[in-house]
Amino acid sequence: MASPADGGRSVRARDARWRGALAVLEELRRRPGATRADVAQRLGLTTGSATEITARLRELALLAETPAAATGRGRPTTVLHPHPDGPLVVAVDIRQEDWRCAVAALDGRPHVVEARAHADREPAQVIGAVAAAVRRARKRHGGRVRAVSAAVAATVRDGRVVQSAALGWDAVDLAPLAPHPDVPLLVGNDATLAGAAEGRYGAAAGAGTALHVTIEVGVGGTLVVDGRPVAGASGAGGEFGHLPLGDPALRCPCGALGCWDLAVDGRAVARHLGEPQPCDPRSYAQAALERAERDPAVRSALGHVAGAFGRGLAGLINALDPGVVTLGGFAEPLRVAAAAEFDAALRAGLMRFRRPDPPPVLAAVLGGDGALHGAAAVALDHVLTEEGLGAWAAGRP
Amino acid sequence: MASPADGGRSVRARDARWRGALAVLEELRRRPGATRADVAQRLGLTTGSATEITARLRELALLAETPAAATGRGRPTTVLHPHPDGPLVVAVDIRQEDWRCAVAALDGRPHVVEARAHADREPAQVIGAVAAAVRRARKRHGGRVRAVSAAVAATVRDGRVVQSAALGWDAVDLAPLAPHPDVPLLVGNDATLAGAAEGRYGAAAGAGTALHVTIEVGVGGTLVVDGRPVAGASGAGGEFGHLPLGDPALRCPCGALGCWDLAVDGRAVARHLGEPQPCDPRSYAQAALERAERDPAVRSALGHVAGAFGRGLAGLINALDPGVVTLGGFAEPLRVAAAAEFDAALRAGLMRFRRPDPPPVLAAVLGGDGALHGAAAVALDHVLTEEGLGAWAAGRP
DNA sequence: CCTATAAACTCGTGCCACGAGCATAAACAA
DNA sequence: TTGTTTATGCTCGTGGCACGAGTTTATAGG
Repeated sequence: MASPADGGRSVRARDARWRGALAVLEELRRRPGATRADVAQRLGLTTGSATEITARLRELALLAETPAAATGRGRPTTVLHPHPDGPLVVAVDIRQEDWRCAVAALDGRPHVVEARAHADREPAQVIGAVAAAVRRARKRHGGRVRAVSAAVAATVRDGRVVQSAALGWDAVDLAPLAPHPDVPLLVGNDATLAGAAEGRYGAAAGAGTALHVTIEVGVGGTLVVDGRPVAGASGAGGEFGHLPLGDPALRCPCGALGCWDLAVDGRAVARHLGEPQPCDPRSYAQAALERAERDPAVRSALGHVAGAFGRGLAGLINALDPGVVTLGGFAEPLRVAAAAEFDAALRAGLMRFRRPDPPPVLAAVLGGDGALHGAAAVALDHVLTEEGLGAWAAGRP
Repeated sequence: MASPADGGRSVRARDARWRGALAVLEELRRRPGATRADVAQRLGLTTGSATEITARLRELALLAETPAAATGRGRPTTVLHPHPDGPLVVAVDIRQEDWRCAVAALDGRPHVVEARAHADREPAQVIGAVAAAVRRARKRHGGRVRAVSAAVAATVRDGRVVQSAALGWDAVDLAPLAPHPDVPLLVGNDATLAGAAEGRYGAAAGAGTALHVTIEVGVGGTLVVDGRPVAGASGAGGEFGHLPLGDPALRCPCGALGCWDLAVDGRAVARHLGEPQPCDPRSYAQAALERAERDPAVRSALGHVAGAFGRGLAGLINALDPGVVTLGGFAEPLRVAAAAEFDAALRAGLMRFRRPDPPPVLAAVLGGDGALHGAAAVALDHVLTEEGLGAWAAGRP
């Protein structure tokens, strides 16, 4: 039966304990630099409750307050900050060319502490270097590090890399990134996490349902619902590039036929130009943008590719019904470079009823930092729960 | 500022009030017929809390208890039921041939109270007949009816039908279905709601992320995350049939080119057989299943169609990463009738790393009742919130 | 009939947020 | 300067909710 004294405390029992506190901390993430009065108003807290909650959070080293610049009459309020001794998360981003390691406090803004180009792209090498950086971060901050979150330019499943065209990896276990068995490790695809960041802080901030699509080597992205990426059962969601929207005769390195991937990145541009397949589709695509300014053949190839991208994107809009679409990586310059072809294909691919007011298609604004922001956000989602805060409080004197 | 006395009570303030109660009512939905002791154990409530919560819920006519069959020694417990005077939701399902109107209590199981074939498929006619049935249900139950939820065989957006191949409708406003301005009306696509029901009560019950795909006239379905359909910004999500996975030369009635819809339903079978496009693809497809037993040409056509379906489904699995896939409508008999072609195409379309353990593809188990169950579930999601229960409690003496 | 057992009931406690009143710190006006 | 206005923080009594320990109740088995 429900034995309340059996050590395992009731789940519901502790709920109330963190309700107000969590709401305040969420607000701190949403609007860093907000004042106490502001937060209280937004959450509908009385000044009494605000006093009590902030006092409790200060006591637990979760929150600090500094005098706010006076805005007018009345007693000056304070600005809420993450506590200087409060919990942290480590976010790392492993990209094609380099890796970065950042630390974020409860406001969720990652601060890069180390960044290095890959000396060698061997998995063991890279993982070893990043793991060392994570360990250094943890050494510096000790028990303040509550989670490690990794964004990887790879298809990720249940915390492992299963393949990566960008890095040339096959199956790679990322578990060594965890600096300690007690520190949870979260792993996600970089495009998925960048989408999460766009949906939370970036161009799609505030949208209930946003779709992020990016082209690097192939297509990635994610649907973001209420700030959380829809990552699927094993975390491998968002692999839109492996919908068979491309030429059914082409085999993708993933093993399937006709993947959209092959129709929209640098490989597609090369194919249209009759050039050999580039070993680095990203820089090839980048170069094609410049060549197009002088070479009409390249311009035409980009037009074809933009059309294939617009057509597929329209299908995704039909299927997923986002309120906003954000484009990252090569996707944004591509649609600018071949705007006519992209727009025509997008419009033609939309179901008729959507055409009068299609979702806005915006450029992602976080650029290369998106994945890092997303990784930090996902890690904080993990920390800012009843269990997470309970563990933090329990570990303090 | 946050004025606590301005009538509008703080949002957070009321939170605690319903926490335990909501947990119990959710459990009632999840496991109707569970005993009080069972529920308390599962939620980690002490017997004292259980006593208090059930008493409060009984007081509010939300819950009734009846003696449970004794299972062994000890004081007998009670079975929890929806209260006989408790809140209700009305769920309606408007299908191609007929409509049904059902009433569901807090356990979420709809009981059909009226069902009728369409006398005439004119929108005004159909909506009028269904609205009258809803009004009758509300007349019978008065203020107990807290929400009306409609499943429609149509593309739905922001509570309106925007098009329906099955019903032959264009834009149709469903607002007349609401029996009273105070009773909220929720509208959803039938395939989306059937998917929600499969994810909650059916073949995918318990799966965190499930994908439901159904073929009727075209392809519909939804991704279900934690029992809730991912319906998009305007509720029009799940239109997987309008991904351009089909023949790019074919124009879909939706206005786009190459829709998957045209490659997998009865229209595709007819095209492969060189027969004229059927006016009712559903019954045509049904008939084709029978013809295939004798006619190898039909069998071959079904094989082609099953291949197109398997290929597209593999793409959806790649993109959305469901833990389980459920098939409804024509999809399940199709994959049985052409299992070899379907399996081969599905397997070939999956990314290589998924092939060792692909998500199970199961037959939907709720059949024709799925949409009704889903509609009831969505309506209850609306009622079983702090606001919903608060409004119920406020409306009682 | 007595005992064991499981579950419901009772009641004192603690926690959290509310809400009203008081205190405080600035800006402004005389 | 000095009082007034205004916005805010602080104090403290109150109420709701769940906990937890102890008590009661209803059944099965000996």
